[in-house]
Amino acid sequence: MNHLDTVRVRFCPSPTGTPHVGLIRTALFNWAFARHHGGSLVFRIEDTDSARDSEESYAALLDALRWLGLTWDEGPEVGGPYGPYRQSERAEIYSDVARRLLAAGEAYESFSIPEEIEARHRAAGRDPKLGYDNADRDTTAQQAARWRSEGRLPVLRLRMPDADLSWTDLVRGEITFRSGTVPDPVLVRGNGSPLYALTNPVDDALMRISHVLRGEDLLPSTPRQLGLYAALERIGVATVTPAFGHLPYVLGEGNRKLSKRDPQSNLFVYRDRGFLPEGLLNYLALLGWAIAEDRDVFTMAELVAAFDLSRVSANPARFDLRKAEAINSVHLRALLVEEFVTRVLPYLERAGLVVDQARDAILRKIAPLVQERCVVLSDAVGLLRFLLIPEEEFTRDPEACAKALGPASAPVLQAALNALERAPEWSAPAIEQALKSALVDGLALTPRKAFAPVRVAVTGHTVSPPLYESMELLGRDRSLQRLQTAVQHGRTE
RNA sequence: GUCCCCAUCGUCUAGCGGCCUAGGACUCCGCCCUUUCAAGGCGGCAGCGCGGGUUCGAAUCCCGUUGGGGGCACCA
Repeated sequence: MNHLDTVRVRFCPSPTGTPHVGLIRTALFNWAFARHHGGSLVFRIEDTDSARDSEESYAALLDALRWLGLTWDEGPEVGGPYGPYRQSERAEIYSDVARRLLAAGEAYESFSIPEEIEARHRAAGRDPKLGYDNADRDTTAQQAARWRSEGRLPVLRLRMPDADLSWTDLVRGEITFRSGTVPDPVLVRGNGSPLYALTNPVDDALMRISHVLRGEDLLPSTPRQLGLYAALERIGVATVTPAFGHLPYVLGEGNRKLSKRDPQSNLFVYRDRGFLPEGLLNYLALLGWAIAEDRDVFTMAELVAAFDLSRVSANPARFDLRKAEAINSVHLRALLVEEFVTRVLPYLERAGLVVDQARDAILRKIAPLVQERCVVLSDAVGLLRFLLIPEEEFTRDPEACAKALGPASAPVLQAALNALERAPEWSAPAIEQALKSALVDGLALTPRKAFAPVRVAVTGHTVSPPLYESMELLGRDRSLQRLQTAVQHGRTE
């Protein structure tokens, strides 16, 4: 597919803020592409902007990939032959390349300040927002010396070729930027620190990256990188130019690009709610890719086996929480019950529900019934609280009480109580038998009317796992006691 | 303003010239099942932006247009 038949891709975020879903989608596609082709995924940290970068963000990035199971072959914590993998530790490399670019005439020192550039555009009757005008390409040594003596520090700019810049984008096909529409970019700041325009392509070249798969937002920076690659090849830093593929945007509500500001974009809110890594990743894979005409639920192994750039769409995709939840719930229900319990435990603990040995046994019995009612793992908390909470902490949802425990409920609950007290044994079938004959037959109530007060009395909610099983596991004493207090509740309404 | 990208149901998409009176999924709405809620089953609403070409034939190719998005930093 490419002149480089060893696939080497990279994921190279800058550690600013919290990882967001668009970023993760990019990581996922790179990962899937690497795994599909038996290639390598390089994880590189682009921390050249000390004003915005932070160690917390760096840690969050690793945390995110680890949680999701997106493994990397080279990068932080695992090392590799082309390290270091944090740009903040590669300063000498960049300054060396910059020096060689300057010496070879591929780059030049530029003394213009933004106000001067703008003034020149105005004077010439051009749009002042046009960007740099390449005016310093021919600065003489004498002029430069004069600027320096005035204390001006030059930036280093790449001398862009005076030609159209084209490439065959892996997801969009032929793309061309007309000659003269891309100004000479700044490679190194006046203070000597390198910029993304330099570090990103230099590292891709040095790390032998074969395919650059990144967000569409970086598409406009491709022509200048092509220009830089050509220069790097001429001075012997790069041997080949990688293939580029620009992945569609992930949009939020409305038509806006999902930004880090948007709470919906924060990856960790999905983890906190109890999205499964494979569920979220499955959904994210659907943002710009399709596995087949009539299928949208799949495992990571199936994703890897099927992943193909030719099926990546160029359309921007909107993040749809409902669909993400739907996909996740399918994965959740597909879990082995033991696996479900293992994964749900941390969420119960975080909610303050203590799962001791006795409760663990109860949890395992009710788990299948809870599992099929969960969209995300944290849903289990609300479904299980009535069962796992110490009796003295049991409370009922006021809304549920208002709905089902009014004065009319007292006789129903009393009848249920009487029947259950006489039940021959405490099992789901026996409870069902007792309640049905007492309420449905005895009081001539519809099941709907009959069981609503009992459910709220026992579970505290109008929604719960199936009633008979819930009561069986709650136990005879606690069930009867709750019915008792509910009768009183009804009488005092 | 300028450069570049994008364009199929509300949303994500399938479609790469005839298999399309456009398929799937989510959402929504019915019905069935049912002790609640889910799950499951069945059914329904809903789409090729517009105009020109090319072709025997266009959602598919070309041009234009309109609309949307992004870049135009000594951020990444």
